[in-house]
Amino acid sequence: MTSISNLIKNPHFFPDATRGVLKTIDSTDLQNTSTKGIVVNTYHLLFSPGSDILAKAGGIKKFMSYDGFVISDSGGFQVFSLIRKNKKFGTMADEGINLTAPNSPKIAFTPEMCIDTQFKIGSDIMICLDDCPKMDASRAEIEVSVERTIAWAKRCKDRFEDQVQIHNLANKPLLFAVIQGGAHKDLRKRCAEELLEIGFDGFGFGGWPMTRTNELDSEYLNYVSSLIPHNKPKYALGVGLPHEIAKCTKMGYKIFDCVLPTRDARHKRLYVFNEEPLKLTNLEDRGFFSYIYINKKEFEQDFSPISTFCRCYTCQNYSRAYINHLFRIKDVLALRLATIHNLFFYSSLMRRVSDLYSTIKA
RNA sequence: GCCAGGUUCGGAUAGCGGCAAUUCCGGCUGACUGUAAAUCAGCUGCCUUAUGGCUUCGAAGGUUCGAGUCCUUCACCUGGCA
Repeated sequence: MTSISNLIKNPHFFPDATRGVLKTIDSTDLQNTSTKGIVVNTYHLLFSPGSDILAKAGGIKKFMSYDGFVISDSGGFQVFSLIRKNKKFGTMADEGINLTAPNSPKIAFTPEMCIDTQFKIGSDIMICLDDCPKMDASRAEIEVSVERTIAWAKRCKDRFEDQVQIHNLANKPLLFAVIQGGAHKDLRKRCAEELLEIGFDGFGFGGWPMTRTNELDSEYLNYVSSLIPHNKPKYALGVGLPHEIAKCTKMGYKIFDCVLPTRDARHKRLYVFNEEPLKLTNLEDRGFFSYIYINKKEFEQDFSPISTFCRCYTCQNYSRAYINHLFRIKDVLALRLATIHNLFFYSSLMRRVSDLYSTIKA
C-alpha cells in the first residue's frame, strides 16, 4: 500500500463524501470504481456523528469500513457558503466561526477545534480552517479574509504539531493551508508567502474557482500555482469538470474534489467519453466527453451500456434501458449504479489526465 | 331491459353558472463545481412572444348576458338487479 505522499505525486480526484458517506454507495462500491480517496467535511462531521463518536469509532475510516485515503476539509468554505445563503447559520469573528445553525448546538468553531476534530476523523490530509470571502466581496473584505486565513493557519499548524506529539502517529497526516485573496494578485501573493513561511505540506486554491461567467478561473488558478514550489502538492478545491481538471493538472495541481460526478449521477446526468479514453490526446476542451441524461425517453429501449468505452460495474452488467427504468420507478438502485458509473469515469479520466498533463512529476 | 355512476388538454384526476380550466405522472428545456441538492427552475391546446387573439371539456340540440358545469336526446364505458 502506497502512502498518501506517494499517491499525490500523480493527479487524483477525491469525490466528496461530505458526511462520511459517498451518497448511495458503500465502501466496496467505491473501491470498485478505482477511486483512491475521498473528502469528508469537518464541519458536517462535527455535528453528526460528532467528535466523540468519531473518536470512539476509531476514526472515519473504521467507521465507514473504508481503507482508502481520506482528506478532511476544514468546513470553512461550507460555513461561508451557508452563511452567505442565510445569516442564521453563523457569524465570523477573529477567534473563529460562531455556529448558530438551527437544530444544532451553538459552537465556537475555532481553528483549534477544527484540527482537533480532524484528528478524531483520522484523515490523511487535513485542511486548515480558512476564511472564504463571498464572491462579490470588496477588497477590504478580502484583505480581512487573507489576514484571518493566515492567522488561523498559524493556529492550525500549532495545534497540529501539538496533536502529532500527543498521538505519536506512525503515519503523520499532512496539513494543507488554503490560499485566499480573491481576484487580487497582491493579496494572493501575500497569503501564499505568509503560509509558505509558516510551512505546510501542501496548499489549496481558496475561494470560488469559477468566474462570474462560470468559466474556470484559469488566470488566478495559474497564478496561485506559480506561487507554490513544485515540490509542494497543490489542491484545486472544488474543481471540477473533466476538462477543468485537465487544465489544472497542466498548471501543476494534483488533488481535486468536486460534488459534480456524484450529484450529477443522482440528477440522472451520466458522463461518457466520446472515444476510447486511451486514444484521447486533448482533454482541455470539453469536446472529449458528453452527458447522457439517462431519464430521457430515447433510452427507454436502449439495451446497450451507458458507455461502450466504460468498464465499470454498471456498464458491465446493466443497460441504459434498465437504468432508465430504475430512475422512472424511483428505485434507489438507479442512484447507486449511476454514481458507480460517474466515479469510474472520473477514475478513468484521471488516469488519462495523469498520462497527458502531469508534466511536473515529483 | 330496468336502476345508478361515468366520458375533461399524452395517461390519471379537479371542476357543480364567469375557465384556457386543478393536481399528479409523463414529455421537453435549463441549472447543478472545497454537497441545507435522490434537488431546483421554466414550458407542455394553437397563434414563435403577450396584461393579446383563436379554438376547446364524448355528439347534437336547448335554457342563460354567459355552459366543462343546468335540461333533452344520442353514442360509448363501469357497477347492481334481471
